[in-house]
Amino acid sequence: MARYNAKESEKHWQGEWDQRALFKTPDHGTKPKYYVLEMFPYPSGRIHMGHARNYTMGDVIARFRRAQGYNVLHPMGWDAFGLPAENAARDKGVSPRDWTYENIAHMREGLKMLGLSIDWSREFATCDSEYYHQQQKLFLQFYKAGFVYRGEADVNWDPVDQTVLANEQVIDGRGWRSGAAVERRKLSQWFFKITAFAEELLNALDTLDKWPEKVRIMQKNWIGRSEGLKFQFTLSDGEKLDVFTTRPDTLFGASFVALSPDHPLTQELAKTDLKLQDFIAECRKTGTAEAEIEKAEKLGYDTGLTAAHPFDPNWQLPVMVANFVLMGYGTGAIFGCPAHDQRDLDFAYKYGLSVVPVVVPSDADVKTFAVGTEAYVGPGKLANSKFLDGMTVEEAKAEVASRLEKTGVGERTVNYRLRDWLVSRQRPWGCPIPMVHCVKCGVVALKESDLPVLLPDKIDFSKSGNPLDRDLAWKNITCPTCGGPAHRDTDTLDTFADSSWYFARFCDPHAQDPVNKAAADYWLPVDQYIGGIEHAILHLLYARFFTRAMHKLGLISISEPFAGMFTQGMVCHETYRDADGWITPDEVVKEGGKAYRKDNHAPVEIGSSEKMSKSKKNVIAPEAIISDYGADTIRWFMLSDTPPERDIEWTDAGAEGCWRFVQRIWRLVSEAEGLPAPGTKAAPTDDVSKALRQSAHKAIAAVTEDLAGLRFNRAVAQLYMLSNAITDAPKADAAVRREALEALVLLSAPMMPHLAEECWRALGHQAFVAETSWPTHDPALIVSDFVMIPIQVNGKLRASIQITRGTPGETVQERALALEPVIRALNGVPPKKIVYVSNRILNIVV
RNA sequence: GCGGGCGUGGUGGAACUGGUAGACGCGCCAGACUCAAAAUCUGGUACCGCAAGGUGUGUCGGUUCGAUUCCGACCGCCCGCACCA
Repeated sequence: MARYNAKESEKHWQGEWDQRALFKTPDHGTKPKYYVLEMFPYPSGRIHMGHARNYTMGDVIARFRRAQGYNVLHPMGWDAFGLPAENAARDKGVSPRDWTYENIAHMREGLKMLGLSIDWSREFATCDSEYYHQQQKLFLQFYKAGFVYRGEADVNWDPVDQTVLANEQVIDGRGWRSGAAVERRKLSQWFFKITAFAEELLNALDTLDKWPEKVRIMQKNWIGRSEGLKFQFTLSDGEKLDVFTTRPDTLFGASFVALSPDHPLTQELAKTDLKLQDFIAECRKTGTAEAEIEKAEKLGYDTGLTAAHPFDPNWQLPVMVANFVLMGYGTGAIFGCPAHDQRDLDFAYKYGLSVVPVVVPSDADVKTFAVGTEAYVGPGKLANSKFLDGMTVEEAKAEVASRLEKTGVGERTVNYRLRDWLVSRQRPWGCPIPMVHCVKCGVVALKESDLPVLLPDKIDFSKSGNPLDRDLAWKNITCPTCGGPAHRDTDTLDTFADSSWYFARFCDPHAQDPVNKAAADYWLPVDQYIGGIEHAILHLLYARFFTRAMHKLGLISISEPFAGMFTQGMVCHETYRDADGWITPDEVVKEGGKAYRKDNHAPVEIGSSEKMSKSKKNVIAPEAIISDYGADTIRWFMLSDTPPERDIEWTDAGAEGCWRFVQRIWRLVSEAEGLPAPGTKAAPTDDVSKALRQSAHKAIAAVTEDLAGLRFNRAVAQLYMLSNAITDAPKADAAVRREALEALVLLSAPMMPHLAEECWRALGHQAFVAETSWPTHDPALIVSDFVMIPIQVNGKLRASIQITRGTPGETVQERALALEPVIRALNGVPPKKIVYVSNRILNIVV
């Protein structure tokens, strides 16, 4: 029989599926719905192994659920706005639009080669004017609902490129492209009010029981809720100063008040204080890199002001400016309690401030307890604190809070680490913000009927700065309110906005409104979402926020977009280098565990396995593997061995092994002789047949369970076992062999769909596997009549015996005690105790 | 520093709610087929030992008839956050 020709076969079946539109999904029906979605790709140009892994996993789930009788939505689109297109446009003189759509065409072809069961009729790109038109509508609705506001923001400003830089684009304080020293500027920008949803975004995490615990914890930390007290100090100049604390209990241990260098009061004082100006400049020198912050010395500046202690007007605390107080958290001002906060302690020692312990551990003596170089942050009893003395930390917190609340000086508050989402980007390749700035009326929203605000056909990258800002024909318009001169907002939305609602758009990608509610109500939430862990915080949090905002606007009925979430690991490969630097895998030959250059056989150093990346040159193109071995091989590799959440290492040997298995299944099916017609059922006539049938049904049960639990590597192992069982039983009844082979084909179909179709046809079926139901197992068949019982003496394995299931313990015990190795191990000592776990194990204790 | 995760053969990894550790794959070894090679098939493969047997899931201890699994301490690696008051 001829070898399986993957290339021909895959092309053939992809054509057949396409022609019959097998994966086109109706928006209704009697079947239960299942929405499986992989994070849509950025159209960088080519698909890479990470895509292959991600989309293979999603496709397995889609095909599996479809076979199980679900109406499956499995769409694909393109996260198509973003910086790489601008860079390509600038460097190669092409239009970002053309560049992007060409890349999409390439990548679509690449994805189709993988044989994904996608409903391509729903495809869209976020740079389609149809999509960003709807996004602009959403923006206006958010604006009207108060979810969008304009505020001042500190930004990284590149004075040469005349643009705002993301934090990642600032390298050693300089712009990544221009190399110019980046300035901090205050700009008026658009914000999404995500903090208004902080509480519900946090609380709802507990309901996401099909999300990885890790992702939920990361989001929880990111939102960063802390309960505390906000209260006022009265300063020596009569002004009031708000501070936030989570430790009001330590108020009697206060020895100073500290302001952030960015605090308005600091700024105010600096106007007349040159030294303070110098100090602020000094603070700003400290970089934002982790290592620097770690090492940064605590710096302080005494403003000369003092603050009255809230419980004792005569007790004046010095007001300092301190470099470790952040403007972005709380109120940007704190009271310092050195004994119970490490930062405050370091600061106090440096500036000679008092250190008074006010919380004493219960096993320490109140009179002698002192704080050394480490602040005491544990539990204990209050001391040196007048009316708080003797209370626990919790009691004291409550007491201070209620006293300050009573006098109107303070209030219990909840603080979040989460900041509002700044969405303005000074970039031309994004969704234009549909707002207008009028000389007379100020900021004005466009009317919905004025939409879409289309990007100009030609974007001029020849000069620095934002091209939209220079395109006067585009920029200048009349005010929608007064008809006077006005100009468009020349900023575009952060591309994270584009990916925050695309899953809802797939439900009806050409709806006249952002979301077709009926379709969305049918399909949402996404039942299984799959993507990289790198999106654990931002993308998932933004999408959750959008969903809640859309829900509040009545656009959709759900408030959480993704019922199930799965984060897959990266694809890695060995790295190679010689004296000249990194070398690509196809320039290398490996012999006996060592690597050499192909061209001159010079030795090459084999480095660690790293995530495939252009910089390390350890990239293998999926297309190359598909053309050598076929899509089913690469798919099988992606699912084998390594659990899906972990990083997988691509190896040539592994790929060859997968390819051999493809051939092996084909051989098993195509060389099977004397099989009865499809549909023939017959009871097994001998033990070999019975055992094979049992193997098949065990595999059905196990693979079904493993796929449902996304344990692809275990499902793969089950299929190897089933194929081994078939190989080992060539003499089994023909009807049983057919049953086992059919199980093998159907169970492997989600993972190797082309091969499965070819085998299914070879087994005499006319229907497509893609429209054939998932097999079910007979529970009675997977229970064996016999079990092996390990016999232990003192917990050590000495023998094992086969028993009939359900044999009484006494019988098992009797037989065990008669065994030669058991007698030897007991050495004549009578057993003290015998533990028998029915049908499981027997342990004899001496 | 805080939060989370993980340590199992040469290797990727299995082991359900504590019950024969190493399933399955890769690699390797031997054999068959072949003039030869590839492909394929058969057998073997944790470690020590000829064997009987002993040892073994990062280290040390605990609970248990029995621990990769539960508890405590430590060591190592990885990820996230980070002067968050």
